[in-house]
Amino acid sequence: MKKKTTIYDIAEKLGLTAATVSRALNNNTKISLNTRKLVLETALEMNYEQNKLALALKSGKSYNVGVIVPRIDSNFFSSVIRGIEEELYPKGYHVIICQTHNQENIENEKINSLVNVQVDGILMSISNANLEENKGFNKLLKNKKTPLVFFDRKKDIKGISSVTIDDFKGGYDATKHLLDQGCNRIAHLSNDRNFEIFRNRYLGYKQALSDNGIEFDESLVIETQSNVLDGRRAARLLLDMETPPDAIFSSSDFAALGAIQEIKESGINIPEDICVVGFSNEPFTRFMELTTITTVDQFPLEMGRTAAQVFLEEVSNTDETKTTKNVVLTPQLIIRKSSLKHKEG
Amino acid sequence: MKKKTTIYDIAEKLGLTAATVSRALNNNTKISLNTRKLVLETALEMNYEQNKLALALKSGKSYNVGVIVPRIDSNFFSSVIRGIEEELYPKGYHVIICQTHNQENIENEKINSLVNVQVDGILMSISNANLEENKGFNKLLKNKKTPLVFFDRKKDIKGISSVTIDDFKGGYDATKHLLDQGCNRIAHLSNDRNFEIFRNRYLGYKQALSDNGIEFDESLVIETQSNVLDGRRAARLLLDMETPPDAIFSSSDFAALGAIQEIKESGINIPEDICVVGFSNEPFTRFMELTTITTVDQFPLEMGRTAAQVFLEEVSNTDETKTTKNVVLTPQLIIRKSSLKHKEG
DNA sequence: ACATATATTGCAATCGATTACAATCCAATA
DNA sequence: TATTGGATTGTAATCGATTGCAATATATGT
Repeated sequence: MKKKTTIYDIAEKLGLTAATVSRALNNNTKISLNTRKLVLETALEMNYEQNKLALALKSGKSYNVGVIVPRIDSNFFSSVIRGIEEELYPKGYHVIICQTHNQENIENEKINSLVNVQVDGILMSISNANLEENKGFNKLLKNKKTPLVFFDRKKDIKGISSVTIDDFKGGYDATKHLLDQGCNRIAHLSNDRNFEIFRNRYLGYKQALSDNGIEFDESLVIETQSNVLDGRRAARLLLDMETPPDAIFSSSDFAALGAIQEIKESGINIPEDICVVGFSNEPFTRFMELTTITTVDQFPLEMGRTAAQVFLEEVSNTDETKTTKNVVLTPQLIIRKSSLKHKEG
Repeated sequence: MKKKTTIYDIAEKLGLTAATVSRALNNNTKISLNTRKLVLETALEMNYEQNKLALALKSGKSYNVGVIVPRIDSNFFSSVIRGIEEELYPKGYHVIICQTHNQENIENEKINSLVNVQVDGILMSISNANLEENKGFNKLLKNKKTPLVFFDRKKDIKGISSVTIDDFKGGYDATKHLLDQGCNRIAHLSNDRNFEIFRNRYLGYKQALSDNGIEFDESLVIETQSNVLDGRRAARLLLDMETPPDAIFSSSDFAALGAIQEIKESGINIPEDICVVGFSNEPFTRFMELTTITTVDQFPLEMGRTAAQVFLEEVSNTDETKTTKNVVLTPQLIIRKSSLKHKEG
């Protein structure tokens, strides 16, 4: 088997034309039953396979979809991608992965690169809070030919669909839960609030406080990266305050873990003295031996699936009926030991 | 911006030929300095971008690489993929992700599908221990046009390159370490040994026993899936033996975790009564609060990078000099509390 | 001024499949 | 028998870029 067989090879063998073969293969226009059968048999026997590149060039559809994420090796993102792949593959699409490492220039570059290889759409979780300033991104927006769907970290841009969770509710529920446990001095470890998701978690936190008659104290909000060490650092700051908090709501599981480590090493008890709630339901929050971590599940698999569905709707639509869909999934608070003071609610 | 500009548009605007434009753009043959400059400027101004699909059709290279894994949402595989993407992207390649969910028929199908979309190569961790019986796989092998690189779960097939870790050594070192801790009745939780990696870990385990004068006891080897529940089940079996083991070497971190849970709940102490060692260095093994888990690091990032490099070598080689490369990385035993009886070695 | 060499550029085929339009064939109808 | 029409199949353009070969233009040497 040297070269792949083409429709021309089949045509030649049968004394037909490539056009006829193509039609027979595609069940399209009226082709005599005989020739169709003949073509199909010969195609099988010659091991014919349609050259998707030629098809892509002709049709302008590559059946490739680009997915851009900050990184792939986190449970959240890889789960979303899993959902995307599972949803798109049966429809004939392949998923191309790109990582940005949270660097704006790389994100820009990868957007360009994906458009350049003619993906039929891009699903992305943004790394750059000021995405509108990106040349590559703007070209994508102007062009409007390639559907774009945000998931999780989105930007509120007119005409762009998105799938997110209700981060406000996530923040609200987490905080409300802590209040219900009797906490009234609740700190918040917040990521960069230029991102909607983190701003919304923060706003949910504030709202829950306000709804329950607790005054917002800005000194209890600490900006924290999403990693263990930074969580430790933030906890240290809090513990060193004159009146430390009696609870911490972290917008990241990793930071929550760091905080828990720091707190325990200071001889302070969780949840008795300080309650902790994380965000994302990373696997390790469930695996902890002593203090399983209360957290907010974001249903990444479903998020991926939904984002894929939104994309599919957009490509199937004609340009006229272009609809924008902003799906908001409902997060779920998962109460575990790190915040549960009273065994029975 | 309705349509993308092509070299024909540029040619027309300049009163030239597409051929000339193409050459000017590619710095290839001798083109007058003037026209080159003119073409480049016009291209820029018209927002020209090379149509990769056309290029792919003409050249037969898609600059896409397929990666097939059982699943993407495990730390090990997503880390490998991260490495692959980081290595290949700068060389102009894009990474297409496919998951098999450990199902042979899906694996078969995805291989076909990737070949069909003309990927320039496939990197895979096999899900089917009897891969040679796969039609799609065999076609791929016969064809020999598309480089294939195995990583982690490989098959020993002549002419196919691979990147793995020395699983034998991993198993040996883990077992030796347990022996050094004074254990002499060491159980082994083993995955399906039809896969080389699990067979080799098992063989390393046996060899270490034999080298240290300990008789191999088949009843101490339990076949276990790579998940927490199955680890619990296996531990239960072991604990219920007349003389339970004093150590467990698990070929999976998840099974090790399950075993640890089951053991602790039985009131048995780790590492005092039973030592446990896992495999893979999943993040949670480090995050445990009381009993951080001893495990074997497989350097997934490096594995991904290396697999990508092997692929790059293969594509750059002419057919004549086809070399097969079987890279074996060295795993590293990471000793933590679950197996460390004596504080100082 | 003429022949030859060299530098640029154009022509046309190619990659493989699709598709509007034209052409052919055979049968049925007037 | 001539004509119309439906059923098949062929012709050729198209998608966008590349490239061997031919053609033109310019320069050089005598």
